[in-house]
Amino acid sequence: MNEQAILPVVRHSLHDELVERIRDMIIEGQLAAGERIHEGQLGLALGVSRTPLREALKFVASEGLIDLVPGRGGIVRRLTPQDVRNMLDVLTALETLAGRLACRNATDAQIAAVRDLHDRMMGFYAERQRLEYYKLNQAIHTAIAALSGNDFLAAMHGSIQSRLKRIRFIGNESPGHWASAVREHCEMIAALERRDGEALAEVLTRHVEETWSRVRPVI
Amino acid sequence: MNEQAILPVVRHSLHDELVERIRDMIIEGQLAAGERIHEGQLGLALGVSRTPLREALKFVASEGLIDLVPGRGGIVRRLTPQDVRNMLDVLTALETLAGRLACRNATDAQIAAVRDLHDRMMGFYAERQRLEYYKLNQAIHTAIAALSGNDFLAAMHGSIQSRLKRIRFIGNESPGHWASAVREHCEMIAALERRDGEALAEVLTRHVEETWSRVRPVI
DNA sequence: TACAAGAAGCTTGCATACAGCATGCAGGAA
DNA sequence: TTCCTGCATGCTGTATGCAAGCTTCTTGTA
Repeated sequence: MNEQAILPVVRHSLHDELVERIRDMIIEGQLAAGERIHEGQLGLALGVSRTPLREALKFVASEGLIDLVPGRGGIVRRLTPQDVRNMLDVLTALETLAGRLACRNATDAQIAAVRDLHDRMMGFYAERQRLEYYKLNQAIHTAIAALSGNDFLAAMHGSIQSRLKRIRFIGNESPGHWASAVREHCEMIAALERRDGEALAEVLTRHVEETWSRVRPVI
Repeated sequence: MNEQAILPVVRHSLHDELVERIRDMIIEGQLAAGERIHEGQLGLALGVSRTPLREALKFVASEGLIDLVPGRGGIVRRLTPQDVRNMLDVLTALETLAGRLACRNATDAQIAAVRDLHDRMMGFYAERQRLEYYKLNQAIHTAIAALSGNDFLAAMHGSIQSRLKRIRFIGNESPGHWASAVREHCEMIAALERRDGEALAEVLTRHVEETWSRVRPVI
């Protein structure tokens, strides 16, 4: 038997599928902030019974996207400006740590991979393709978190990112904001390639503040 | 009607109760690391049916104490030394941020309350009452996180604390370790009262490293 | 007309039932 | 004797049913 050719069967559990779908529905606004989640209705729409749906809701609730009120079920959490500011402060702490660790631990090949993401992102910036730019932007931040070599840090970072995704997406993208964000990204990749952890941490901090000034008006 | 006197009725939902119980069972070692969780059995022991129990398990799984394997249910996660080291790195980042914010934002009364916790803890240290000491120790760290004024930060801090609780509790408490931990706590409260954020951050970092050297041998 | 009380409907929370898959054991073949 | 195959058992995953509580509408009263 050729061992090499065997791949384990992909077990797509209904649970993961539902969690993913619910998250997306919140991020995309199909489930609006403050809205009550109707289990029967949502289950019907997704084609599952209430039991697995409820289990998925508990899971998402634990991540903080949903509040569970006893006797009244799930309610999509509404993020106040203070909430977002709080999350950004934590995000800064995590990203600067990740940046410092990445400069210390990442291999040259890993850094080159981030450079590649960066270059492709710059291409989309040149063409003003906002959605593609946005996706690569997220991917770069996720990649830096992963380069830290600290899985737990990367997971927490990912969790905050996904909670802020909706805010980020609807954020006010003026050309001025966009240009400075791009400038910061250039500094970032340069600092990473120099393995200058302090410089990377500094620009990551500035970058989050830039995000704050961009999303603040729309919350 | 005196609005101030009105407190919402405590709704002890079965869900919260179960989540709490499962967490405790893991922390106290009744559910051992690596052990498979038998839903029927556990449900019987707790006096509930599988449905609410499963929902609680999903919730706890999202916090990272349990792994869910499709078709095989829940397994209590086993923390490797690397996992603990990773979590401590993140904990350091969060605690130093909290410390800096606390020095800036806390009221004198709030700081006095922490001083009170500290003094009581020192009393238990003098009497070598380890369990009481331990509880107040935890409470002080939780209080500093809360003093940051950043709810989200405090919640994340609490989540990491609870995941590490088991490790901390079984950690090797030699008299030498204990003495240096106490010394650090004295520096902590002094820095907080001086509102010296940098000093507080520095001692908090040292304190986590002290924890690491203490728990490292027992993981 | 406004407000309160009650009733009906609907929704959540939990229990139970059933189907599919994992696991362990026994029997047989190499 | 050892390893493999097939079956039995038991557990997980999902659906469904039922009771308790929340909502809302209606009706009666001030």
